[in-house]
Amino acid sequence: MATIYEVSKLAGVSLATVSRVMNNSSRVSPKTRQKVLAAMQKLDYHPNTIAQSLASKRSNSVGVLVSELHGPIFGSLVSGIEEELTRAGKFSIFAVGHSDGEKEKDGINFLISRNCDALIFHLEASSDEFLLAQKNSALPFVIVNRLVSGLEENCISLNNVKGGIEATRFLLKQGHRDIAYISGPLHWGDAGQRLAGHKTALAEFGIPFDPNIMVEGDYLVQSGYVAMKQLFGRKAKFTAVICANDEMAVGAMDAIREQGLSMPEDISLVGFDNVRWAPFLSPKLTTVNNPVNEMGRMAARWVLKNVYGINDRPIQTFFEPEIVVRESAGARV
Amino acid sequence: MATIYEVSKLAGVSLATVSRVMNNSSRVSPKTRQKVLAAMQKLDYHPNTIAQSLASKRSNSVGVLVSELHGPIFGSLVSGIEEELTRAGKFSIFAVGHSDGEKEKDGINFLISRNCDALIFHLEASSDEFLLAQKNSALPFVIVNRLVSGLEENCISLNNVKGGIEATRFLLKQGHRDIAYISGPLHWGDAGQRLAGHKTALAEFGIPFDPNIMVEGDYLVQSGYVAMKQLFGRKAKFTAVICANDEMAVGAMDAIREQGLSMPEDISLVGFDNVRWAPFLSPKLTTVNNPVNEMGRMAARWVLKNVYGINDRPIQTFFEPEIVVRESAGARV
DNA sequence: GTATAGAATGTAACCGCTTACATTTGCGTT
DNA sequence: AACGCAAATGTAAGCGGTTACATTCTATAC
Repeated sequence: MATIYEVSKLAGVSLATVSRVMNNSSRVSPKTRQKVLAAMQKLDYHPNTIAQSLASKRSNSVGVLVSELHGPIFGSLVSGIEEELTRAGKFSIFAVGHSDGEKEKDGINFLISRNCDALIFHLEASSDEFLLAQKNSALPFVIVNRLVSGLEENCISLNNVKGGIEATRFLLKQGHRDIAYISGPLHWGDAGQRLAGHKTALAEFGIPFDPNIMVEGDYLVQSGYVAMKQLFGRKAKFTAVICANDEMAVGAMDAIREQGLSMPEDISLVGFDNVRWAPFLSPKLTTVNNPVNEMGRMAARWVLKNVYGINDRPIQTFFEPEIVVRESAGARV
Repeated sequence: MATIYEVSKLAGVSLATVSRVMNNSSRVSPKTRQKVLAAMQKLDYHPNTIAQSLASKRSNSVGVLVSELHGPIFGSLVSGIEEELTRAGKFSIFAVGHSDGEKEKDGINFLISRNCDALIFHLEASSDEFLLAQKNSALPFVIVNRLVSGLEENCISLNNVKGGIEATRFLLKQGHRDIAYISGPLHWGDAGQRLAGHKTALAEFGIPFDPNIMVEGDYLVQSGYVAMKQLFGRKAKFTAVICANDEMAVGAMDAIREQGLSMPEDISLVGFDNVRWAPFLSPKLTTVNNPVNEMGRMAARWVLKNVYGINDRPIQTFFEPEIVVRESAGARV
């Protein structure tokens, strides 16, 4: 790779001038700019971004720490962030936290040591206190999919309570009164919020929450299957089931079919997340939309605005989920 | 952030010594090593990887260029690479090519400018010639999911022909004789290879290939639906359909159901890729496994071995796909 | 006690770029 | 023609590390 030095030699100017035309900052006379540009072209020069960021103490790149790189939720999030950042000419550096406290810290250190200009977090294991403490660190950051009190301006989040309400309300309006609930791990914020929404909607209709038709799962397919089996085993009466995410809903579907029941005739099923393959299921899954791609984009724009001063597109920090009605849930017969 | 300078001050040694204990290379006396370690701890020192890689001209990080960051295939690939690299203490830097020639080149330049020690490519738009030309560039690289002749040792690939054969053979063995085929875009290598496999298997059984029951799609859901409709429109006779990927299979499923037909009774359906949600479909999709996560891991190990000299795990460069039988395809009635 | 090899440590150049500051150039005035 | 000033360009000191080479210890042998 050619260096700035070779370019300056070829163009017959100093290093500083070459640097100037690269950053097209301080005025350079059109004539020399041309000479330099020509030299760059001729040498197929590409600036060494490592050296740039060491010297300038900024890197045009933002660090992104997510729990996973794959899967319908994280994949979508990551893509949203990447696209928006790339569009603005910034780079994304990813680190993976695997929902593990230590790995999340390692990831953050990695990103910091890469001279990132800002950080975008999707953290699951780290506590609110830890996040609050980061506030004082030099690097600006945004938190996606979580609302930390005291850090409201730094959060892009989803109204999970409303999501829970929407799902339950929809079923209530369809005439269901006995609605089973398969929850996510309650020690995670969103699972608790979704359940709270469920209870709220129930209360609205004057229906008491029955713990006997609720099971706590772990957000994975298998656990939806197991939970559904448990529900059947309890011989409790219910005409509809809400799953706190689509993964578990798919497991529940299997169990329902195994039971010889059909959806939505015998039982109505509602999921949460509106994962890409939700409409591929049969019956097509009615679910609550989780605009995770949009949230990723917003996190990126937050950084673009607050760190780079690029503010050409609107930013939304709080999202209201809506139910998307498909086939898996219907009127109570 | 503390710098190496502050550490050296606090420990009462020179920069070089601190650097030495970091890279625990040249022997340092246990006593001074302790002093330095203590100083690092006290200052919560984390080396600036940017500076390290500028100075050392290596970065402990490998560049990964993929077409997309999300989706069942790419997500899986990217995760496999990342996990394997992280396990070995190396970092991954991602760039996205979006199946666009220009963007792929930009991505490569970005990665090069980040001082990556090696590159992992999943390229779709770039030509074989381009890849061949890279061979002379200083940076070692591996190509995933593509077999470029002249670059065999640098490729991790899938036997797509065999995949096509397996899918078709399976149906033939089930008694099917009129097998429709919905292909991927034929200008892409894998789509052509899968189709070639299909034809080969047909020939084995002495059955002529009938272009009237084949449609070229674009690998997206919608195109599977459209292709299936076309097939029905042609009034051609067929008892089974192979889709060159699971995405299109899901679209085809919809069209089949709309036609009032059921699987596998009226029509057998086989997909390709064994995407994560293939078993969630109903009927559960019979498909050809595409071990893309494994291939990603192997690409990572290739780099670990050939670039970093870490060779503790086996490497497989050529993969033979196998059919995974589920419910969507059965015996011809 | 002295010579000496090898280990431990230090010195300083350098990686490729940015940028504060210094110097030169060009141009309008008088 | 001489002057002044702003614009253009150059100089050189970092950014935070690595590493070749030089120097200083330390321990052993005589």
